[in-house]
Amino acid sequence: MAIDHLDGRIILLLAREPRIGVLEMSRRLGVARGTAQARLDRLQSNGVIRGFGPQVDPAALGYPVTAFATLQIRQGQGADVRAHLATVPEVLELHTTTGTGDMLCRLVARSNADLQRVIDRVVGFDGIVRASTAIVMENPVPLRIIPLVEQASLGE
Amino acid sequence: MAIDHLDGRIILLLAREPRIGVLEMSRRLGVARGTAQARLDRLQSNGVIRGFGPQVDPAALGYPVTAFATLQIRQGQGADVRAHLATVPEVLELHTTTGTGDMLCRLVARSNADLQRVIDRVVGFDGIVRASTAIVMENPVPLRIIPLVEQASLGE
DNA sequence: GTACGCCTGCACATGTTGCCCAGTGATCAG
DNA sequence: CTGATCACTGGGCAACATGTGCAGGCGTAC
Repeated sequence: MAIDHLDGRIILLLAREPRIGVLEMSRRLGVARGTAQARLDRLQSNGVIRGFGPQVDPAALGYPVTAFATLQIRQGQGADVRAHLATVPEVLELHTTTGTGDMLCRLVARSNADLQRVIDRVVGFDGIVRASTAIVMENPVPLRIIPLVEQASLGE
Repeated sequence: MAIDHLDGRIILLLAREPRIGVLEMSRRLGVARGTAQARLDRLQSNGVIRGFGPQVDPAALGYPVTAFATLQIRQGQGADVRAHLATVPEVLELHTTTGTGDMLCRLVARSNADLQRVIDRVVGFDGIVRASTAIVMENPVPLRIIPLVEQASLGE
């Protein structure tokens, strides 16, 4: 479950140069190819590395506007709302949370005007009582994992 | 900038089987290898595909708790706060937003108790006036891009 | 009609993968 | 101490993929 230092280096290396092969990886790490391969396999079957899917930039796809919407759900409608939101392509992510809202979702849109359409589509559903939206202006820290990997592979 | 149907199929294919090679890809798509290669190169230099970094699961690293914190910042302290948050490994993502809060950040922690430590570290900084945190219970829609790619590659 | 971009199909040298093996050193139970 | 297990090394092999280059077809824009 926890990862050791070599695992950490593997992940960092892959993060920096994702298209690297196992052989090149083993050379950089100074271990035998079999070792690198075994470690990588283990990380994947452990679920530490979930995959190597392409990281697609919504902005480059024509969706430069990101927003977060906090939703309040009518009692007992959670499952319906989840199913509804899953059908909206502009909903990139959905969490159920504690706190003032019941759900938090990440949206994208083609423009601020288009965001209105997306929000209408998201909110135009019976189980949603209230929604409050925050439009993202800047993204000073894009989704990252490397500092955490470093932390995890040092401490353990 | 916009992507066509073939680009869309390339991304979908890569999302499903990320470790696929260009040759295999061209076979599946029914195009020449050079074409697949050229398209892939273009998608990457366009920035549509930002990379193929490993998708690491924080839970598998020992950080099973996720939370979102909304921060209110003292006027003019934005840059300092951003720099501060960038140094905290448990801050996976940071956005500046319109709306009630000024910033929204995604946090992870080793446990609910550990979340307190993380929040203290995040909030224990002069420019932050107020923070409200929502702990994630479930994640019915994990970060996804495929429906959007489908939409974008059909419509254009 | 001509230049251009995009695609096809082919070829080559080189590098990589998946798979096999034998051997070493550390750890641990009996 | 003995034997078992495990992770790692280092090597070898056939099959396959990659980067690259090139000639030619086809539709579009001007």
